[in-house]
Amino acid sequence: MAAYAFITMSTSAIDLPKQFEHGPAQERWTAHWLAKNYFHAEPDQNRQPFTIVIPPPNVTGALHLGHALNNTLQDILIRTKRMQGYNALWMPGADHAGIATQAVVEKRLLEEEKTTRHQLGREKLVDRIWQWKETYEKRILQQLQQMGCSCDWNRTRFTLDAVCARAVRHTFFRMFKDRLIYRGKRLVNWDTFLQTAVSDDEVFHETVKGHFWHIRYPIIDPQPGEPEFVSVATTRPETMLGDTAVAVHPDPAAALDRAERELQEKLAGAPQKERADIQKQLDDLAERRQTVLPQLIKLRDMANAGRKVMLPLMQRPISLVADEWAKPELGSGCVKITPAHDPNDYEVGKRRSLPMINILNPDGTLNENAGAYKGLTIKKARVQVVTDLESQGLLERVEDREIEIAHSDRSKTPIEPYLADQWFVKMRDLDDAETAGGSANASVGNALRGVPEAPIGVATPTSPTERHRGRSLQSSGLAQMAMDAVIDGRVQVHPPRYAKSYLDWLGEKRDWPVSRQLWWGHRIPVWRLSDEGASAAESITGIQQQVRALRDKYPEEVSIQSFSSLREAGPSGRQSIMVGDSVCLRGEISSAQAELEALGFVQDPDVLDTWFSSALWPHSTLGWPGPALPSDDSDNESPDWEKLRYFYPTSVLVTSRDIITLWVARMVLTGLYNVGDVPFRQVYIHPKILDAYGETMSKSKGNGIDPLDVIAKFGADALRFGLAHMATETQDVRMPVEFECPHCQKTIEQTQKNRVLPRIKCPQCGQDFSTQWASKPEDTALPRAAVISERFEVARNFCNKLWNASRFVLMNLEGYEPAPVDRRELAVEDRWMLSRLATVTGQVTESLDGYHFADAARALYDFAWDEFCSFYVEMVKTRLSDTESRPVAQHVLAYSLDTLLRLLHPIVPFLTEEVWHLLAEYAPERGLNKLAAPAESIIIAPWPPADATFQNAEIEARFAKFQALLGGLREVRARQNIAPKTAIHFAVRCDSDTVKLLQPMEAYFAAMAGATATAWGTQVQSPALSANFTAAGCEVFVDLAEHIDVAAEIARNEKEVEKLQAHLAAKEKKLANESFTSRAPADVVAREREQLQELRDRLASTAAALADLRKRI
RNA sequence: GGGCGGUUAGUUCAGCGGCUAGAACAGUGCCCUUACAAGGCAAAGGUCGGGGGUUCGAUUCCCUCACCGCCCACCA
Repeated sequence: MAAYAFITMSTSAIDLPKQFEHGPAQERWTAHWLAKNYFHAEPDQNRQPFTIVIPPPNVTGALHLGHALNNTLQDILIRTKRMQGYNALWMPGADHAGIATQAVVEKRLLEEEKTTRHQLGREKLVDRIWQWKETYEKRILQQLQQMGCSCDWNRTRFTLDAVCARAVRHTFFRMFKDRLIYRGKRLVNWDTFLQTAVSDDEVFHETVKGHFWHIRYPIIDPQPGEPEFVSVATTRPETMLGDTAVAVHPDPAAALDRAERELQEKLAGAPQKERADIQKQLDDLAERRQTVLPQLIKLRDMANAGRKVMLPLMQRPISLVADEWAKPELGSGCVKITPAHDPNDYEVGKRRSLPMINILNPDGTLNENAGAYKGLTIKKARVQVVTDLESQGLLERVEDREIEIAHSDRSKTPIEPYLADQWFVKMRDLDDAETAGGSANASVGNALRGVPEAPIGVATPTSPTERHRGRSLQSSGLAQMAMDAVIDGRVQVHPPRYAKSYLDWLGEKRDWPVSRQLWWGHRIPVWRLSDEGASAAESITGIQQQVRALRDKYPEEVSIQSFSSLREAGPSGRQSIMVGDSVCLRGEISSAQAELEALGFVQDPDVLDTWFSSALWPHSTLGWPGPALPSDDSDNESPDWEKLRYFYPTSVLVTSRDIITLWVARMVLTGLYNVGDVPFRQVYIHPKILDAYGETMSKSKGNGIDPLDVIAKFGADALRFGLAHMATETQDVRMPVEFECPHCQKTIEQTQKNRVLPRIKCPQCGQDFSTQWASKPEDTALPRAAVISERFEVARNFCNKLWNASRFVLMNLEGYEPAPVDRRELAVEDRWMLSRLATVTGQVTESLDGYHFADAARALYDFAWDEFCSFYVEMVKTRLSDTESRPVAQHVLAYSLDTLLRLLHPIVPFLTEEVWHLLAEYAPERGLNKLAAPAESIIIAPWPPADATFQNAEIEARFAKFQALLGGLREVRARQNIAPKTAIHFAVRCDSDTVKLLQPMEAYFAAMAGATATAWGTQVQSPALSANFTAAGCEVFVDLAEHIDVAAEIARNEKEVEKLQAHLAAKEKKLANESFTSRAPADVVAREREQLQELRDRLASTAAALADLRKRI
């Protein structure tokens, strides 16, 4: 294979570089893997599938470190399962990310070309966004590849591509037909500067000093004893122009009682410092009963009698209504109702059938509904309204108050709540009047709807429950259906605590607003009669008949909903009833569409919420809704159903917690609704990466890390290992961020101050470099600093350690002759290594199965570094230079490295693949009992089994003792400052069992600590001048006749005695405690006793040594 | 306002009822011991955020306070 002919048999392993060159390795193996098509998966009835769909990254920009974590973990799972023999499929793709992407492109447009989308027009803007998408999608896919992600690239999807579009249209159509989609009003965050709606998360709040205005509305024709005014309060007086009612509570006395009860309860459980405050509120409440309540009761009666008040300035009579929204315990107890500009008021308006008057133009000026104030901006209108009210004596008082004002993150201008028509997906039960006549026999929730029978051997998703599910949707709605899947365990969440946020959120069963006032996205497939169409028509009913005829002609393609109950208000404030048919079309190319448009219907200009298409991702990417309709496409041999049936439900979803509600819940919901089964069996929520200050990383803060910078400096393997190493079960992980000076490569800690600067002077070399903020030519001309984190250094060093250990093995495989190994030939360190290898294999396998990535990474790190490198490789060195014992050493060494590489491969793919191929050249056949040629790539090498027959507790115990003694000897050497080359001699006083265990290891003491044993056993005496220590039940005397620093030994022994005494005292106290000895478990007490004895022995021997040393001074 | 997490060595994290609370990095001392100085060996560094409780025993479980963070809701 030419791809790895970079080293030939004639080249010696000694020529391999001393440091792992990650760059070339990454390039080489990425190309190789792609050429070999290892990542491609096709349905295969003989193998179990393991499927992951990628959380599609937004095409708004390049991937950041959070994505790197997310995708690394997915790749670790996929690679592990692939090695374990599963037919592993990882579906890649990207998300169009509606608002976010349109916003970036629009911003660019404005900055670079001073053009707005209105000037450009819909089609051209969408073209521009597609161009952007092409660039960034490509970049994202490259980034994933550079990280080593083993996605099935042939199946790459984009949420706006034709496959996904069909799934969206089919879903929307079904929901529309099932009356799960309806049209309603909703307040949107209107950015008057950009003239667009922005999402909630693009809104930031700023606390500013504002006012609370109390305004009087005159009562019309007040009767004797009735109040002349009703007083209301607002922070936004100009909205009064759109008021259509004033509300008072329908039972103010009861409401006050309830408020009082609540306060009493709160008082009972409140901490001392809050009590005074609550008591004050209670006092206020009592006073209110005297002063406000009688008024409110009167007003309530007036409201019930249909009395009205006069809206000042507009001179418009508006209703006095009784509604629970008005809280008698607050303000005057009455509240103005502006249904078109406040969400709560909108609800009241709906309940009380109030007119809704929109007083705003899209540009934020007042429209004709504002009468004399038309044309003014909100700001000016506010001033004018207040002035006018004051001059009419209707301004009761003005309070200062801090108010929070919503601002658009994009234009930094204040947001206006703006009432707009929106489409919603219904989350609650379907049993209400609106849907009763809908599609009673809609086949909602059938398992794999319309999918042909599955071939034998493939599990049909959940047939026993399908009828039940059909009913459960009918009776309890989409949200409940998705909740049930988690409650009954069809979907399992790891860590389990996150199931709570999922259930809490769905439990609210809020309807899902799915329309967005944007141009980038799936256009809503609904057509309505245009104004032109309506005025050109001879009669509306005539058109309605024609539309119904169209539906009868294409019953599968056309669905109609009538909204005769929709009320909209004209400029006068009078209600008018508008009859509007909304027609939903299923197919993207349909003759029904042409016929409908000929009738004067136009498509809804809005697009669907991004999450609508993301919600379908697991099944849409796997081919749902199946082969295209014959009329659409001639390709009836499409294997789509097979794919869906085989790979769906997917195995696990790996994502971060902030989209559990927005995305995870909705995928479950649509999966159940469309396919009849959950989209994934497991959900793994990984931690979020924060910077050193505990803040979320983001480009807008300047603390974001580009994985490519990390890859360039440390390598993809180090990136991956570092990320896996920190994927613990905690909610967040912190990562200090640094600039790397492009001149001197020194790192500069990133602070909240310097991270926003366009240029920084390197404190090391004094030269300037630029950052992501550079925009001026003099800044951009400077070299840019990479933004990285030192936390990847550990991982990079680990990779290098692995590389060098591999080099060592390769260098010592000269003359390797494949042969099976007789267990009797194994040296003690071989048996130890094989035992440890089996144990670690079990640990790593188990950790990965339970999504404990950090545990797996740590186990491998410790094992590879401390046991394989520091002990096994060191110990095997002697045998390698001995012709007789060399072959077995080589066999076990090759076998061990082989196993270690496989265990590491999912986390560290490039390095392991590189070594795998090198190893294949030196040891083309390996194994202990049975020899076999290694797999042609480690990607498809079988996952190692945890072979319990190699596990050997006796050997592991022997090693523990050996390591303890070795450590003690090294410590003496360090303390006494004895040069490594100078040999030392030691004697060990211990029992005969220990002698048997340790005496055979004499050669290793010599090799690894330059220490020669002179005597073993119970009778061993201390040499005249010695350093001593106790370890593993042995007393060790190091003969220091030639070179002793007596003072150092005395100091050390004194300290040791002190420590032992303190420890001993604590232990004695514990054992003297009768309740401990009688109540604690017997084994715990026994262990304590043993330890006590051991401590006494150690103290005795240390004290003796100390006394001995003192005599020498 | 509701919910969920966190607070352990200078830093980043493990440990989650009982061995003298561990690791890595940084800092310290010694060593270029031919796989690796991105290395080796070793020492030092911690009243486990504060206070209460449960228990023979608490870093670990419960309550509470403080601080930090995240999510959701609301703010006439």
